[in-house]
Amino acid sequence: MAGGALPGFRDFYPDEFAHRAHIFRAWREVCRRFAFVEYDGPPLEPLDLYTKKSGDEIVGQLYNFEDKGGRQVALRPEMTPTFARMVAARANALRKPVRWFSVPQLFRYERAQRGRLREHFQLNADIVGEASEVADAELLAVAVGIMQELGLGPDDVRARISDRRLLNTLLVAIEVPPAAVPTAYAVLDKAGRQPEAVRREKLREAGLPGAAVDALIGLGRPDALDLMRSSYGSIGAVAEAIGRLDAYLGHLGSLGIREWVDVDLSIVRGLTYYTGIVFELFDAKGELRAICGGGRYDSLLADLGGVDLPAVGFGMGDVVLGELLKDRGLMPEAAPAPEFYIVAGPEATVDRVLAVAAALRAAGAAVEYPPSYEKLTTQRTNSQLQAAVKSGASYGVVVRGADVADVRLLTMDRAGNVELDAAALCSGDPQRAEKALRDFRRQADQKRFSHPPSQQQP
RNA sequence: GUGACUGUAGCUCAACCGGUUAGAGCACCGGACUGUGGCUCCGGGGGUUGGGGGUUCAAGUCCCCUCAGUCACCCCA
Repeated sequence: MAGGALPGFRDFYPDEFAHRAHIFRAWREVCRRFAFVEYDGPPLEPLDLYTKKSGDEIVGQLYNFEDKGGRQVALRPEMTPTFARMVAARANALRKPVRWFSVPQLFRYERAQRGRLREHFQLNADIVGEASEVADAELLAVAVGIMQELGLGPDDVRARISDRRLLNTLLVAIEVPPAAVPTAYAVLDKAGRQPEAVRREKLREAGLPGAAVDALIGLGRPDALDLMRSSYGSIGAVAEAIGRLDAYLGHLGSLGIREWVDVDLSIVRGLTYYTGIVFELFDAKGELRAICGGGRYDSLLADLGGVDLPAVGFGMGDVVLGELLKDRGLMPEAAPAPEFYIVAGPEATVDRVLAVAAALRAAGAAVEYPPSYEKLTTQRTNSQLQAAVKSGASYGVVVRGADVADVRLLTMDRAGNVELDAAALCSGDPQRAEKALRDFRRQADQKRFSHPPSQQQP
């Protein structure tokens, strides 16, 4: 359609913004619980921040241009380089380990598909300065905690984990020729998505001996860890790596999330960058792209920012997560509605309606009324109440005659009427007014609990 | 970047073999129901049929191009 947002970009209408806010709230809430603190950086960065490490070929996937000062710049496609720069600049002064998170909007110039747009929001959470696998476990607990916070369980989402160091030692043990290692990883990454025969053929082409091909195919199987334990567990380096993975799994158990986790040695997560335990979160049905991916990158800060600190981190985008929540009916159905909708009764004046709104708002309530002189003075109470219903408000307030405090409360879900001390609310005394509102809400909650509404709210 | 499929109102969909002024439901706005409720009834705004070109007496319908979307590949920080 012409005139809409650019391809791969989104307009957030209020209902959709509510979805986004729902996800952001869960991200921030869980990060707070894990004592991560929020940071941010510029959405626009020098182009070479991204080309320096990855080379010029990634420019094709960047939103980049020359600014009016002749600088080559790019919209940030990822947060890690910015994060690395910020940590490096104050590395000596920061209390370690650093536990930071951010919710940047990221951009990539690529063809859009389901779950993959040109713009998205991505939670980035990182721990810097701690090499222990306890930190790896802590980080995965954040990602899983977010799933729980959003109402998802281990039947909805699976965490798959692997370890780059274990894989490296296994490839040596399997006797994969060094030149064929990239191919081996690429094939491993495709386990489950590509027929076994095709994968075998690719490995043979790369020059792997028959036994190595068999062993590598075995790595993609669900019970690969036990398989490798019995085949290569006697080799020192392998034993050490498996021991580390076992310790990690133990920590995950202590953190209460072991049931979410499957060991899956086919998780590769790119060919460079990661140096230790890696993980991905997927929907259990396998219908969507990865929800989240991360792992240990102990040498990246040295390469990028010049400080030698171990680090673990993950990224979790809002797009795939949002798809999953919608599929499971776990998204809020609509934008937030007001708590009160004020209606003018027959004898009410516009002044009184406004005064009641002001009093309720001063006490902290969200209040709507038709801001129309015409409607407040001539439209029937009946029609105004229809509008109140459509607003989604919890309560209708009918302002009546003589006194500003002469109001009648209506529960829009018909759970039963609740009295509001309107005199106190309109007394002008903030403490009395807030107490009146608190008492009202408490009564309303009780009423709703003991008399469930007969009909659902719209 | 490559390939396949799909584009009609905000949404879900109609419209015979190419044939009058492209319709309906939902949603939205207004009104009636003689001033306290989601019902019902009446009315209204909304479309260059994604865009452009072609064939034809006549195109939403057939052909070409283009744009957009969906899916797969590639890639995945």
